[in-house]
Amino acid sequence: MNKVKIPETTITRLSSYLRIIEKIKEEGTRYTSSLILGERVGLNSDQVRKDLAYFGQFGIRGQGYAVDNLEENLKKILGLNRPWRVAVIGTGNLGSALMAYKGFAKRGFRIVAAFDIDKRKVGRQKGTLTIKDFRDFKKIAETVKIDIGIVAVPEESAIEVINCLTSSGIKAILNFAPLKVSMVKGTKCRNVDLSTELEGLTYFLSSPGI
Amino acid sequence: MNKVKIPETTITRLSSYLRIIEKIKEEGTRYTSSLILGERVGLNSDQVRKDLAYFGQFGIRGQGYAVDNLEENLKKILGLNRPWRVAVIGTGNLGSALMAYKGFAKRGFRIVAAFDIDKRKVGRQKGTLTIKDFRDFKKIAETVKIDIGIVAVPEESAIEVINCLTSSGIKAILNFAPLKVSMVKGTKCRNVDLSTELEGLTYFLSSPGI
DNA sequence: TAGATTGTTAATCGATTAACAATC
DNA sequence: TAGATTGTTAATCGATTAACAATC
Repeated sequence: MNKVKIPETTITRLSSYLRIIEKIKEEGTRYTSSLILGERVGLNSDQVRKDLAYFGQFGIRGQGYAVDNLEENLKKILGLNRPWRVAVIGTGNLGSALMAYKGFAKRGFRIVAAFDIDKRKVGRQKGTLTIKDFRDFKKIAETVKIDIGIVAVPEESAIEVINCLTSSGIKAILNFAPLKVSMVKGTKCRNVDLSTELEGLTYFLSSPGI
Repeated sequence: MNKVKIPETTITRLSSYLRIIEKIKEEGTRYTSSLILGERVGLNSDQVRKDLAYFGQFGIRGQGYAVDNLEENLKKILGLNRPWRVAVIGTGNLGSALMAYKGFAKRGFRIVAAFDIDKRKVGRQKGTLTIKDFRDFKKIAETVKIDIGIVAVPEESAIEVINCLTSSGIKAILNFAPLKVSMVKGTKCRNVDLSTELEGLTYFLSSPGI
């Protein structure tokens, strides 16, 4: 049905809209407009309306957008209306920073497992989790359900880790290792920007239809 | 003279070209072509030639590109032909991960100072550096020359830190805090993606002419 | 020379901006 | 009703791809 291709750029802007709409909600405002939204995101109102229109009609002519309603719809589009189970691979400084990052929990990403290849780290406690041996990843992933793998290992081990993840039936990979990853098989793989509150993450979590 | 506007997308691709040309050099190859380059970066050869042509004529018709020469030119364009002095602000897990990241040194980014706002951390040793109080940043920046500030603080303190940095005559800011920063004054400020080996960094280090 | 590959101009494609009828 | 703001179509802008003369 929806035969119009949605621009990649539109997808990446959706999470900005969500972030702002949540702020607007916190401020106690019930209705907003494409003009206000655009101002706060740094785009013009045409762009905002166009982007949203790709996914449906969320506004009321002459009135604007109901904050609650738009928030809900954006979350649904972005696949953030249900929790996701996340495994972090690599428990060095970067992995630790990501595990401590509050934005994940706030968005419904539950870190359910931590892995490392360094045998000296395996078995240690990391917050509430026990670090597991990455060599056992596939086996563990069969029992512990994991939707997303976050790669926070050095460049050297990144390819090996990513290959293992893609063959483990995981839904998405967030690669924070310093290398470019190309799309693999059916799995969408995207390099992620820590600094933009994980915009884009949501992209490859979204339904394959998008 | 160079009146043609260079696309933003071209700029971000330059560091990919450099990364690949360096690999090709390591492999011992002396000459390469837009076809090979494109293949390894994941673009077609037209794009590669077009991108490079914005900055000059680096190839020889019928022959291709001399690896050494192209490397040198790319480095010059990206501003990587001279060392940059970097200060890291925030010495938590993320800051530590960045300080340990070998890619910086490899590219000529020297971390010359580390700052924190947490008084309990100030004075402690971090590698070869003593953590300094961020409140003294401006004063310290007057004597210790700093080109680039890397922001690795939590969201709460990010704006304050960035404001301070922009008013300190720094050349560039790399923001790894989870928020979007808009351009400020003359300073170019860009959100940076850890996972792509700091593509883009080089962008706002490059001469203002670009 | 013939084959290869560049640099550059032209054609296509996609995304943004402008404009406006629909409608609250 | 009059003013406001949406959803959508048309116009513009910019970036990618195709094509090819120049030339090693």
